[in-house]
Amino acid sequence: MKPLEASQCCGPIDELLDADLFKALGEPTRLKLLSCLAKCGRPCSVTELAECCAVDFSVVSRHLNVLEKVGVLTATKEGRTVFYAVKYRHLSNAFHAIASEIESYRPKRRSAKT
Amino acid sequence: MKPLEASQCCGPIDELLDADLFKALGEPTRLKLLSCLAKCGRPCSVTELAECCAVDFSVVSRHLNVLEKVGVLTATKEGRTVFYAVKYRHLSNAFHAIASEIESYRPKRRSAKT
DNA sequence: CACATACTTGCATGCCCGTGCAAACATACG
DNA sequence: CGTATGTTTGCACGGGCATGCAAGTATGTG
Repeated sequence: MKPLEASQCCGPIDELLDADLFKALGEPTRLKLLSCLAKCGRPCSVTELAECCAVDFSVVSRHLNVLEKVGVLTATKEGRTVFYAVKYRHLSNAFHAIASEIESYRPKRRSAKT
Repeated sequence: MKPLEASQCCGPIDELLDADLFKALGEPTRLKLLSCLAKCGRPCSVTELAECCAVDFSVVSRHLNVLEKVGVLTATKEGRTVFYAVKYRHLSNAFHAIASEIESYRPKRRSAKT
């Protein structure tokens, strides 16, 4: 029996499922920061975003850096201020692609409800 | 200046961004298990899935349990064997919803490319 | 130059969690 | 029953990471 033989090799889904991205989003404080920034709809400074959550602003700075590293945010320095902004299109495209890819793997026939 | 006032309260995006889900997917071994199971296209046992990755099968058991807890997989016991299966629709719907929600927050005008 | 503002970085602490091994548990089979 | 198979659980270990504080860097202001 070789049930998983086809699963051993890589496929489109392996390219899309980025552990670092999920890990970055899997932290409540970071997720809150992303949520705040998304709802804000404009670039915000580290100090501004630090008001969103009850942690030291140095922690916020580190979190924002992590989110930027995984491609969720962009960082733009203006003078002594760093503005972070959500990469809306990149994010929505990524999640949409994941959704489509997963859907494509769903057995369409002779299968119990999944 | 009250730049984040509208961001302080909860919105649809806060309901969709589930830290536990992302945390569960943010672990390489778990992600691999999900990928294998998705590509397999049918329910698999713990022992089968343990062949996918180079960790002890007890670890696999725990990982699968985590993925089930967050609603990514279903567990069905048949005799002494437990079959795990991907909740395709639930997953694709979740990611699609996240993508749409993020897209909805994207400023449509007078904004630099995001 | 002195000082304030905005942010980053070094360091120490504590906690969470992934891991492997062994034992326990559950179920099927003679 | 006793044994084999499939899975879960208890336990201990180790590494990674979120956190806060303090010091350092960068930039603007007077």
